[in-house]
Amino acid sequence: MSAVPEAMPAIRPDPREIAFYARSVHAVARDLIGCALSHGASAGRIVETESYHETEAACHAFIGETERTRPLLGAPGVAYVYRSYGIHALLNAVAEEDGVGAAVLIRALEPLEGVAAMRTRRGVDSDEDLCSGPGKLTQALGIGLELNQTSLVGGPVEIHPPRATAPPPRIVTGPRVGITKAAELEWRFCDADSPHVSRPRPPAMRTR
DNA sequence: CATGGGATTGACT
DNA sequence: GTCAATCCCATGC
Repeated sequence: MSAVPEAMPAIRPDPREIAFYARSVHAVARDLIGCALSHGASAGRIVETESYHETEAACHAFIGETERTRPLLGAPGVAYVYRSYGIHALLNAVAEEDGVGAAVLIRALEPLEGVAAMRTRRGVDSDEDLCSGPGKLTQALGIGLELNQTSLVGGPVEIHPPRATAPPPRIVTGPRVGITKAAELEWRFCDADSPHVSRPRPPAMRTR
């Protein structure tokens, strides 16, 4: 047995490395809370995510490999962007090893940088309406379908670790939003203290 | 080839 | 609370 140093700093996996994404999709979803997402000059702190896995019916990859789901089944650390309800672009981070269909849906951000540009692209003023939903945040950051399959490591959309001095977020979990299949799974992760999460707000969610 | 259904949002009753 | 917008994709005839 080796001695465990006292006051060893908590090691957080680094989202600037592919290895961050090549893990359990649920661990990735949880660890993304508090990280920063950037595109161009705009950036926001991730405050809400959901995990999806090919073994459950709410995941697009549940049906197997098609043209649409190919990115999901591919290498980790890649963006999966798809059109939802014919209107919105939704951003996911592909997770788990190559060949396993799994991804984390980014659902809400706290605006950090380039906020004026976000207001312009969204056409709203309130900071809490800028990125408090998966379709809102892609519009705010100017993320469209053309970024599907781009790398999240060194690509146009990047994810940065939390500041070392930032306290770890208090995370609550609950059922995923807006799905009809596998609705019993509590694979939604929120920063319990953020006013920037999407609706429904998570008072009924469990603290972990 | 026709059809139905969304990992949503914003406007409206 | 209800509901339409809007289009890609998967499925079925």
